[in-house]
Amino acid sequence: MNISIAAARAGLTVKTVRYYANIGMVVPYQNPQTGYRDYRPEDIAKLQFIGKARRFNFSIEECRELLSLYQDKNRPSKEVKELTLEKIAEIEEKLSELKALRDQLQHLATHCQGNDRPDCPILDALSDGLPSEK
Amino acid sequence: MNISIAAARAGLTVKTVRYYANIGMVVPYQNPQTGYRDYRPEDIAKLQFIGKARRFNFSIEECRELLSLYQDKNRPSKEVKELTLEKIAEIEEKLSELKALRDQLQHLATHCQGNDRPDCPILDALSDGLPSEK
DNA sequence: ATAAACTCTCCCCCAACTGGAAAGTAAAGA
DNA sequence: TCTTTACTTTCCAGTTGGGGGAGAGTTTAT
Repeated sequence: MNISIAAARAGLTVKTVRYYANIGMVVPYQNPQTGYRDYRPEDIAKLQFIGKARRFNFSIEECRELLSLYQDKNRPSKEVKELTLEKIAEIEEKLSELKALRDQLQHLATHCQGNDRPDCPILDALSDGLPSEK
Repeated sequence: MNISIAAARAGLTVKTVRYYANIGMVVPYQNPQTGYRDYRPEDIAKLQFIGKARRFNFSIEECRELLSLYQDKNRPSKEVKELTLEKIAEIEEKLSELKALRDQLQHLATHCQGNDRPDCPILDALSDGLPSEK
């Protein structure tokens, strides 16, 4: 299968699929005459796998790890679960950071008139001493 | 003030402060003899302002915008509030994406034994057909 | 036969820095 | 004063995960 077909099957762009070949993640057979890559069903499966893992916020390196676990039919599920739990913890962390950020901004926005007058508590807050110094 | 003092005052790294000078965000006086940058109090104030805005997830370009509003003593607070509300909406969006992600991963992790056996619902989910095809 | 559609490699670009090399400058100690 | 250390400068490269586009070759359709 040509690269555009493979990309479409995996829900990725051609550029992305070529990139994955370059970094050694999914390296298909490449015709030495034409240079054209030829994706076989198992390559497509890997691409789909990676596409989904990426959508789950796994990094390229983590995808590589998951992929090797996926291909090792004797792997213990423990390792996969650990990776997943770490990823969840990471996301939780990001969530609470973003929530705090939103609340602070919300607080500022609530106290800003948002009219044509120049006084603005948002800019005041940004130009005041650092939050920890308040 | 030398760059390292300025950076420390603003809670930024020297590299970052130099970067901000290079992109024209905070350009201090630069001694033509030695090439050394000299940061004055108002430069420091700008650096602090930007540092805080960056911590509030504003991009460099948004910081530039906020900074020019900050320096314009006659600006209407409306513009600042609008920028802030946009940023809040952006953060909300990111929040719900991350929550959905976490819930899906949590669901997978819950159903994975996480033991020494090779069967793993997480990998199964990743290797199954795309979600939309289910 | 020729045009359209595809593919290849190669290089630069994005944000927002970070790291390091090589060279110049300043400050402190002996 | 000399030397060592600590700073500073510019410049180049790398990071993540690709995107855009040039120029050249290939395949397919007409």
